[in-house]
Amino acid sequence: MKKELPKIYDPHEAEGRIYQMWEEHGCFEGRRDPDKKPFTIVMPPPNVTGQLHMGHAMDCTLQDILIRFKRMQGYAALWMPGTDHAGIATQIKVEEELRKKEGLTRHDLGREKFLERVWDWKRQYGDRIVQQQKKLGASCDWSRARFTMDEGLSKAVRHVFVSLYNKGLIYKGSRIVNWCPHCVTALSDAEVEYKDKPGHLWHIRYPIEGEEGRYVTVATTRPETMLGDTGVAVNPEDERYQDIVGKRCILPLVGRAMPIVADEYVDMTFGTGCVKMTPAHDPNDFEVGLRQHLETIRVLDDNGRVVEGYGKYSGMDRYEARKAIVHDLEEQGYLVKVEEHQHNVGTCYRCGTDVEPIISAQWFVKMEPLAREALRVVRDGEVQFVPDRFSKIYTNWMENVHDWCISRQLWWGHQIPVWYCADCGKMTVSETDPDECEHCHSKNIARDSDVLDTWFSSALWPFSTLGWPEETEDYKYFYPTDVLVTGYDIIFFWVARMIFSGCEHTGKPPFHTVFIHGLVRDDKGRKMSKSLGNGIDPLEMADKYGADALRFNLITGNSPGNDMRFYVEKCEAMRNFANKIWNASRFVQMNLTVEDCRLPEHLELEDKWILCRLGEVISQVTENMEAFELGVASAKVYDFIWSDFCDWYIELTKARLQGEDQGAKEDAQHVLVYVLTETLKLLHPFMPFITEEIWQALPHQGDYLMLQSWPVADPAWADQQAKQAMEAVMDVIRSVRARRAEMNVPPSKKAALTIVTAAGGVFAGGEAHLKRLAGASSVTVRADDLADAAGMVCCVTHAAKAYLPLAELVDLDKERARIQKELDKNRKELDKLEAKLQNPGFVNKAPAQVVEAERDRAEKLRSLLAKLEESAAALH
RNA sequence: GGACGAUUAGCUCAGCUGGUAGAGCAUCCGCUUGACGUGCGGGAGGUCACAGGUUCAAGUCCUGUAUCGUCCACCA
Repeated sequence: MKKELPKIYDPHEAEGRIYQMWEEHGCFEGRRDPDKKPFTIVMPPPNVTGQLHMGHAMDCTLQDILIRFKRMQGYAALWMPGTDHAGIATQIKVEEELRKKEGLTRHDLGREKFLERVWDWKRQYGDRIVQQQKKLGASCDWSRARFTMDEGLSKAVRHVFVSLYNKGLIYKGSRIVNWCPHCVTALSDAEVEYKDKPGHLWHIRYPIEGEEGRYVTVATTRPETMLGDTGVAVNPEDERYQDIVGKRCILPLVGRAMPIVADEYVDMTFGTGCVKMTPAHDPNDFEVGLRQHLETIRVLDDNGRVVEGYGKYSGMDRYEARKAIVHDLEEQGYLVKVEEHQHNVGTCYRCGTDVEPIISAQWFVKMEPLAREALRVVRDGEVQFVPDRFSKIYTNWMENVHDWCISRQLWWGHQIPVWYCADCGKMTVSETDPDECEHCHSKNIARDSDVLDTWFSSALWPFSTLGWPEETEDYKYFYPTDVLVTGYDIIFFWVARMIFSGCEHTGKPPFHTVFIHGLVRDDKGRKMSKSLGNGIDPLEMADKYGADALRFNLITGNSPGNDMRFYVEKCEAMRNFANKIWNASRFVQMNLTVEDCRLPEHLELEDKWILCRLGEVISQVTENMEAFELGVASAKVYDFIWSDFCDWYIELTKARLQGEDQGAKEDAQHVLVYVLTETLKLLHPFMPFITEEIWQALPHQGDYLMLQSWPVADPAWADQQAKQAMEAVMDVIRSVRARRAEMNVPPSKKAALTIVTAAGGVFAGGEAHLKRLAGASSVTVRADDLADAAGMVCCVTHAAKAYLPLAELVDLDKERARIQKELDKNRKELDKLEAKLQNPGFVNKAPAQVVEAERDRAEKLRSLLAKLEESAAALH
């Protein structure tokens, strides 16, 4: 059983081996167990085309910590992984490759051939990100991995489409949509990113028909759209324009006569108070156009070029056309003025191209009825956001949500299950491919060529991955899932849509908790991005410092929902921590002669102390984990291991381990191994690899640390008296060390230590520790003070005075000054405390516990002061 | 125009339900102490952005101000 731990831990070698061991032995498998409670997390599916970046690494780590924690707590834990087909992103990549390698466009290949290429690509690279997640230690059930275009998931998509259609919640309509001329597809509102850009406001005058020399002046940020103007609007209350409402004006360059209408939409105070109306290329103008019965004339094609019929402008790109039109307007005297103008421009979230609002026939999901329930479940707490502030963001969005444009003019994705009949013109909407029109039974039908928004399938992810719409065993057992972990940047894209989809299709919210994290930024606080080239590769970090160190870096000292900056140096610090644990474990192991891991009958003071601390840490860490305070939890484990266990407890056991008493030796070993093992369990979710590696080399029962039970604090450990007694000894050690350091007395120079204290027994028991840790050659404990302390250095603590005979090193003046300084500091503290304790408000209103603690503290301070005064007096 | 977040040690950040200000890194002084120099011991360094308020008690709760940042919003 005993395997020697090598001198140096090599994460690179160990991690792959350990992961393989876990995987081969089915440790990740989510097993349905009627005796256990399920705990399910579905992974936000990364894009198949993707490479793991720091954001993924953080997301992945958080989920893995939660799932490992719950697994150890005895839940039937399932972490469901998978990948997303990522419509636009993937299609663009494959198209790029096609262009580069073969000089072809997707149209050259045709839909079918092109899709084959994408599938090839998916087969070739789809696994890449999965391998990367494995490197981080992700304990997903890979046997259940799903892809959004799997057969089952595609079925779910079609089922949902048809079901929503039949309920009247999906419809096709001609609306103004966000159009990306580069990706050549419609986008949903969520896919548009608004950016403040400098631009111009062009003031143009349109001649009024039949009134020579009279004009109406409009202002626009997009002059090229004037080609599609079909009217001019003013506010009905605007007295300046009362007389021209109902008249017509002539569109310059085009010569189109168009009505001047009155509509409340127009803000009288902005610009000239006259607005040109382009119903085909502006959402507001579209609405006005509907009300005022304006014509809708589309002047830009799908690629953002001016359509046929506009002379020299036809075929021009929209920006080219803008230039030409402005130039011509100016030349012909229609341009009144140009102003600098900062405005908000919508851009495509995929390619950054300015989005063009275009009227187009698209499919939409009617949101209002779905939003109602989605709002309710959050309002009623059936779904909770962590941190809670994100529920406001969610609610605000959901309350103002517009209908969701779900059709995309792409090839890669779930093709819309709608067939159009060439004979009767009606639609057939069907879960299975029909071979005739359901209305007239004509065979002359053609399928809608568009595909669905990628997020349409992602929205079903929590249940489609579990087999829905089939009532599978997995679905029945693991659904609804428990926690959804994701970044705040995709609350709208994904979280919101999963919530209303779950409510609508399964009757239940898909999870009860949404755990939101922030972004990982670079060391200057900038977003990591390809274009900036400031991304840090998580795999490189894992390679260099170990996945454990990377994981620990990503969560320690961060608070939920906040962005973090990534520092390579912090990885180093965390690697050092791993090294610390490794060496502590080596120490435990190399002193080990016992073969089991249990607590001994007899416990020394230091054992009681470390167990008391262990109990506290177990309780606190567990509480923090339950509350999603993972950063705090990991910091506590870190401190416990480094400070309590390594700096103190290990040192405290050395006296016994290196002594002659075999029984005492074994007792110490037992406590060491026990505490270390429990601590490894606490640390395991955060640093799964190194903890498993160490655990395997220690006496243990069971096969894998990752499947051990989560530690529970034994109430019997909560021995406050022992804890305080031990800390009194530690105080003396610290104090003596400080004095020695100040006087530059090296550890090698031992000195006889005399301790004056009322609590004699404790210190007598601590003799070996004092010798070892405080550099004492001998320890004498006595109750009465030294008659003559001349030439002695005195270290004062609450519980004791410790004398060191270091006369030759003492500078009396310095010594007096030091004691005086300490006296002043503590006196001030005590004065404050006493004032507090004399305040009836405090004594009467504060909880008894708090008052008691303060009295205690005052008492300690008084005792300290008394001792300090004695030492001061002794120096005269 | 709204909403939210941040403001704590030189730097980067923790600090849960109000009860003696913490960590990592950096810095200074010592140390080949038989797990670890990826280390050990000791130190220095904070009027918790500002102004009010609630409270016996405020980094923590409330109101406002300032600076920075993010998201949302159809003003041409």
